[in-house]
Amino acid sequence: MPVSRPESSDSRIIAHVDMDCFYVQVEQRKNPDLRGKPTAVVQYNSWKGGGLIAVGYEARKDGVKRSMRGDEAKEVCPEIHLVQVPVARGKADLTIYRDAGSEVVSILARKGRCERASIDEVYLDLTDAAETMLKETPLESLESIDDEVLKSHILGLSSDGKDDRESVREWLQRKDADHRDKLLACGAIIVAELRLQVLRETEFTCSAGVAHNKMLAKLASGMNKPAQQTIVTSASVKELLETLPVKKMKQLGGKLGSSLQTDLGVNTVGDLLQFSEEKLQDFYGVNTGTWLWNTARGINGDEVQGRLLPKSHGSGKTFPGVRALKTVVAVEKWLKELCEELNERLQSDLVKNKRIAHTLTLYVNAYKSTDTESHKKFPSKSCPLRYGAGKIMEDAVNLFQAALREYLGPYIGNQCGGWGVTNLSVSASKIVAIPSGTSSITKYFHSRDQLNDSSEPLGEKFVLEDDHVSPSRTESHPASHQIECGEEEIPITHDISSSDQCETACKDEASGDIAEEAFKLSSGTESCSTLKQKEQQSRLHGKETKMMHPNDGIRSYNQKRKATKEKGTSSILRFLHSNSTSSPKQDNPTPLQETKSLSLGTQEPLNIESQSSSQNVQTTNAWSYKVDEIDQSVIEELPLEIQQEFRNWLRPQKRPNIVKRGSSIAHYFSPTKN
DNA sequence: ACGGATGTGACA
DNA sequence: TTGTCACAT
Repeated sequence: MPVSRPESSDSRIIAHVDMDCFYVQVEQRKNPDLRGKPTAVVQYNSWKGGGLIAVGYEARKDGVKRSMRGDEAKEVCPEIHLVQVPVARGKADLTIYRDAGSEVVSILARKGRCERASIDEVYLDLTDAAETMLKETPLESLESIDDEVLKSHILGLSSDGKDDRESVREWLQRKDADHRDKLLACGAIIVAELRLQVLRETEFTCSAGVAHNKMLAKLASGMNKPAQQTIVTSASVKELLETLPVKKMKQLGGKLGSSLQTDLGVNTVGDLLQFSEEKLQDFYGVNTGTWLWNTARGINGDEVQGRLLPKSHGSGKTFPGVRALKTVVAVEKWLKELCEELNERLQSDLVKNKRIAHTLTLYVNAYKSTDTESHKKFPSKSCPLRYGAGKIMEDAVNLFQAALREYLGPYIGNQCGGWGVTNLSVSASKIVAIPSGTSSITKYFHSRDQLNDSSEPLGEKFVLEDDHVSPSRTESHPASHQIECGEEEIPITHDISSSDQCETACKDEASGDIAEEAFKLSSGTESCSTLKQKEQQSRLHGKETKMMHPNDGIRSYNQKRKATKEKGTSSILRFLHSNSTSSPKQDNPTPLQETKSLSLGTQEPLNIESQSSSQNVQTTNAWSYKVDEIDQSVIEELPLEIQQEFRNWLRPQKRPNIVKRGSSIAHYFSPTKN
C-alpha cells in the first residue's frame, strides 16, 4: 500500500528520466541496421513467436503493443524485426540491458542525487543544482538556450503544440516568473543537458519529466515520448489531475485504483478531491487514505533515494502449462541454471561494486493436482547466502525441499502426489557494500566465511592496506542478528559501516584485493557442505529456526549447539571482535541526507531515516565496547590460538553481529549480560 | 495454465 | 523479521 511521507516545505526540483523503448534501443545500437525500422524485442521465440517485452516507436505506429505475441505482431506489422532476448542456461538473460542501464545511470548521476528506479528509469533531485544555476546565471541573461531545452513541453503553457520554441524561451526567461518556476526552468535546462550527454555517450534517447516531486515528474516523463521532456508547473497541477484517470497514476494501476472506481465512483484523480482525508482513511486505512488525499492535490513527499545500484538480484523462470516441473530432479536441474546465473551476477557485483549479498531466497509457484480445495501457496524460503555457484545451488535445493514438505503437508513423500512447479526463482538480497576504509575487515569476515572454507585469516592484509584510506562519507546502517550458542540467544544490535554507494557505483575500475580474493575463492565450485559449515553460517546470520538451513531442522537443538562449539575458535573470535566497535563518532558519521535536511532549515522533525539512525546509534553504543579497553588479562586466559587471532583483530571495527551467551568468550565481554 | 523476468516497498 | 502481497516495467 502506498504511504504518505511529509513533504518538505521547500520546493524541490525533481526529474524522472525514462529510457525510450529501452531494450529496442539496446538492440538497435548493437545492430544499427535496425535503426529506423519497426523493431521489437521478444523472448522465447518458440511459442507463438514469443512474448514482446519492448516495442520500438516505428512498430507502435502500426499498432504493435507490448505483451503481444511475436505472431500477432507479425500480423499487424509484417515488416517488423523481432529480436530475441539473449538466452543463457536455457533462460532469458537480461544482462546486456542491465549493463546498458548502468551506463545511463552513471551519466545521469553526475548532477544531484540519483535513484535507479528500474532498469531503465531514474529519478534525480536537482534542487541544489537548479538553485546554484539560478544564482550564478540569471535566466534572463541567457544568450543561447539549447534547442533540446526549447523543445520542452510546459504544462499549462497555452500555445503548447505549435511553433512554441519562442514561447518556451519566453517562459524560461520570464522576468516576473515565480521563483519556483525559475527553478523548474533551471531543472529543465539541466535535464536537457543530461539527456544530451546520455545520447552522445550511449546513443540512447530518453524522455524526462521535471516537477516539484517524484509523482508529478514520473507522470510528466511519459507524456511526451520519445526523446522529449515535459515540465510540470505548480499552476498546471490542478488541471492536469482533474481529468487524469486514476489508473494513470503510479500505484493506482492495480486493485487500489479499481476499488477507487468501484467503491467511491472515482474515475479521475480530480474526483478524489471531494473526499475528506478522514473519509479516505476510513476506506483505505490511515496511510493509504492520507496518501490518496495528498495525491489528489499533487502532493508527494517521497524523496529521491541516493541509490545507483539494485538492492537485490534475482534469477527466475516460468514453466507454464505442460512444461511445469514435476520431479525434484527437474527442479534441481533448473535450480542449477538459475543459481549459476545468480552467482555470476553476485560475482560481478562484488568485483565491480564491492558489495556482498547476505540472504538467499527461493520463490516457487506450484500447483497440486490432488488439491481439491486449499489453494495453498508454495512458501518462499530464505537462508544465509554463501558465495559460489555450488553452495548457492545446494542451499537452494535444500530450501526447495523444505518448502515442498511444507507445501505438501505433513504427509510428505507418500506417492508422488501430482505437483508441478510453474515458476522457480532464486534471489539474493541484503546487499551491503564492503566498507572502504579501516572497517573493511569487519564487513569482510562475513564474506570470508561465506567465500572460504579455510581459516586462513584473510582480513589482515585488508586492514593494512585499507588503513590509510580515509573513511570518508561512510554511512551507518543498523542491523541486528542473533546467534545461537550457549543456553540462550541474545540479539545484538550493531552498526554496519558501508561505503556510500553514490561514490562507488558504476566504477568499473580497480577491483581491489577484496574483490579479487573473493573472486578466486568463489569461482571454485567445491561445495563440501559439512554440518559444520552449515552451523557456521547459521551462526553468522542466524536467526535460530527461521534463518537456518532447511537441513538443520532434522538435528536436535543440542546437536546444533555442539557442532557450533566445536567449529571453532576463529568464528567465535570474529563475533567477539565484531562487537568491538570504535567510538560512536567514527562509527556513525552523520548521514549525508540528514545533514542536508538540517541545513535546509526544515522546521519539521527529522525525517524518519534520521531518527531511526540516531536511535540506532544509541542502541549500538549500549552494546558495544572497545577492543583496546578489554583487560589484557582476560585475553591471556584464552587459548593461545584464540589469543593470536584476537590480536590480529585488534583494530577499531564495526560490523554486523551476534553475541552468544554461554560461549566462554562472550561471557567475558557480554556488555550488560542480558 | 503464458504477460516473462525482475525489482521495490508495505504489511502482518 | 520473514514471508506475503501489491505494483511496476
